[in-house]
Order: sequence, then structure tokens, then C-alpha cells
Amino acid sequence: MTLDSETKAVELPEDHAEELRLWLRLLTCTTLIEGEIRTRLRERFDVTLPRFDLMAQLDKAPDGMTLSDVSKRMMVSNGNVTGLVERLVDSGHLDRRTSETDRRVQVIRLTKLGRAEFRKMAAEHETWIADLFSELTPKDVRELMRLLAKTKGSAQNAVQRRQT
Amino acid sequence: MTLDSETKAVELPEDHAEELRLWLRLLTCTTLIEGEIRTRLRERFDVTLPRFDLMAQLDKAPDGMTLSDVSKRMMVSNGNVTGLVERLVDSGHLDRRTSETDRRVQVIRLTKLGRAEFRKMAAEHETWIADLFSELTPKDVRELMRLLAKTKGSAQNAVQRRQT
DNA sequence: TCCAAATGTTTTAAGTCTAAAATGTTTAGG
DNA sequence: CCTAAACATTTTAGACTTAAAACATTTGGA
Repeated sequence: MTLDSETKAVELPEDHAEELRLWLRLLTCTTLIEGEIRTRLRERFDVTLPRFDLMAQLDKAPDGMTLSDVSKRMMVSNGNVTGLVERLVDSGHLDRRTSETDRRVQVIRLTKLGRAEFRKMAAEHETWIADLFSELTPKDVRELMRLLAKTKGSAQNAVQRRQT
Repeated sequence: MTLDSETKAVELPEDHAEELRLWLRLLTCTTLIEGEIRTRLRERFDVTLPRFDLMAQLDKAPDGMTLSDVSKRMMVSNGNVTGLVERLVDSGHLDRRTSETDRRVQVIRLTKLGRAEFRKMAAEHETWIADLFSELTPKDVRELMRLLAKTKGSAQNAVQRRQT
């Protein structure tokens, strides 16, 4: 038995430099891609990324979503969604109404205009993503999907542990 | 030769659903981890993530950095850095001075207090990262590093192409 | 030398974001 | 039925963020 394995129990400072480097690289990739998508959305459609993201959620839910649903899906705070929705209602892209069965709940959905504009943006958006990832082989994509799924699970469990 | 390969030249709408799913998963992982780090920094040290990130950059540069350097490294706008630095100077964590050779340039560095506080936070931060990635094997980490490096390169080239 | 272009930073206006407190509504247990 | 807890949303205060314009300084030719 090595000294190392004996001393682990007393929580010697371990080296996690590799994980730290991995995190920074993950963050760099996301920031880089997010910034590029943001720029293209603004230049091509004069729309912000958060608005596009919110419309993307609603496009997948023809019957609408509650603000809480949206907030959980987008992983942003409730208050954030309130303001975002307000601006999109003002611009005619969203419809907001109080649930008939529970007056606490606001149900939002895309208007006809909102859906039409989103579909146009989404089509181009998909080509941008393809462009950004174009140097990855199908195998790279599959392997990244697998490893990121594992990463997501690991992170979710860590969050869970803290919240306990 | 298939119909598909013949028609590619006329830019039929291709399917990039896999890349889109990959992007969303990448974004989810980053958002999840970033949110957890943000929460822990606030609860444990009452500091925001952007401030921590800025101090992390400066910790690696004992001789200080210019605001432009910081802005490029953090991949945020110049104006963003101005405000961030201002608050950290006010709280005594940063020292800012005008370059003696070029009066346009502001050089910032950590104060003794700033460095001491950052080192304490960084030590815990590293254990949080290790915790968040703890279900990944060393091989997973290596493989992710490789694939994310490739992704970064691919994205950088796409940005380059648009800017041309 | 002069001055236009380049460079570094700050300012501005608007939007995004968070955590926490406040408000309104529903639900469940006594 | 009552009411405390739970739930959904909004409000608040402050920080962060961006793009674009403005400002200050330096640099590289003509």
C-alpha cells in the first residue's frame, strides 16, 4: 500500500487540475458558440438570444406553457421570464392568458406572427450550428453526446448532494 | 450515385438535428455547472462569478494585465470589464494604474487582499469542480478534452469565415 | 510635421439576470 | 369551514452584459 492511498482518508489536497482544465474548455466552447449565435441573430434578424430561446421552447409546445415550465426548461429565474415574456407580448410574438382552472398560473404561447418568425429564424439557426460544428465527424458528435450526457448526470447528482 | 449526393450541390435543406441536439446538450451542461458554481460562490464567499473569473485571470498574471487583455481572455465586451474592475477596485481587491509607456492603457492587478481572498476561494472552487465531474473517469476526461478542443477549433474557424 | 487611421478605454442605452421579498391563489389538515 | 403551508408569479434592487458611440492617445505614412 502506498503512502498516498493511506493518506487519502485525511483529505490531503488532491490534484484536480485536469477537471479544472476540462471545465474551462467546456466554458470556452459554449461562450464562443453562444457569442457567434448571438451576433448572427442580431445581424440577421435583430433579435436577442434569450428571446430566440424562449420562442424555441414555445414552438415545441403548441398548447402553451406556464411561466414556471419555461423557467425550469430554460434554467433561468422566474423573474427573468416575467420580463422576457412581457417584451415579447408587447412585440406581438406571444400571447399570455391566465389559466381558467388556476388563477395563479399564466399560460403563454406563440402567436401566429411569433411562430412564423421563429420558424424562419430556426431554419437558419440550424445551418449556423451545422457550420459551427462542421469539423466534427458523425462519430465525434455521437461520442460528445455520450460524454456530455454523462457529465450532465454527474453534475446533477452533485447539485442534488448539496441541496440535501 | 444516389439522388442525395447529386442534389447536395443545389443546397437542399439538410438535416442537422444531431448537431443541434449536441449544441443544446453542451449548453445545458455549461448552464448547470455555471449555476452551481455561482450559487456556491455566493453562499460560501458572497462573491459573484464574474468577479471570481476576473480575479482568476489576474492571479495568473503577477505583473498585471491591460483591460483589453482581460476582455479578450474572458471573452466579454470592453465596457463590461470597465464596470467589473471599478467595483473590484472599490472593494480593495484590485489595483488600477495607467501605463507609463502608453497613457491609453490601464494596467490592473490583484492587491495583496485580492490575491489572498482569491487563493482561498480557488482552493475550494477546485474541489467543487472535482465534485461536479466526479462520475467521469480519467479516460472520459481525456476524451472530452480532445473532442472539445476539436469543437473549439471548428467553431473558431466558423467565426473566422463569417468575419471574412 | 501633420493628420488620418488605429488602438484602448469609457460612456450610454437597453436588455438580461439573479436572489429575495412581496403578492395573490390554491390546497390540505384539523 | 379555517388557516397554515405550498405554489405561481411579480416586484425590487443590484449586478452583469452587449453594441455602439464617444473620447483619448498613439502610430504610420504622406
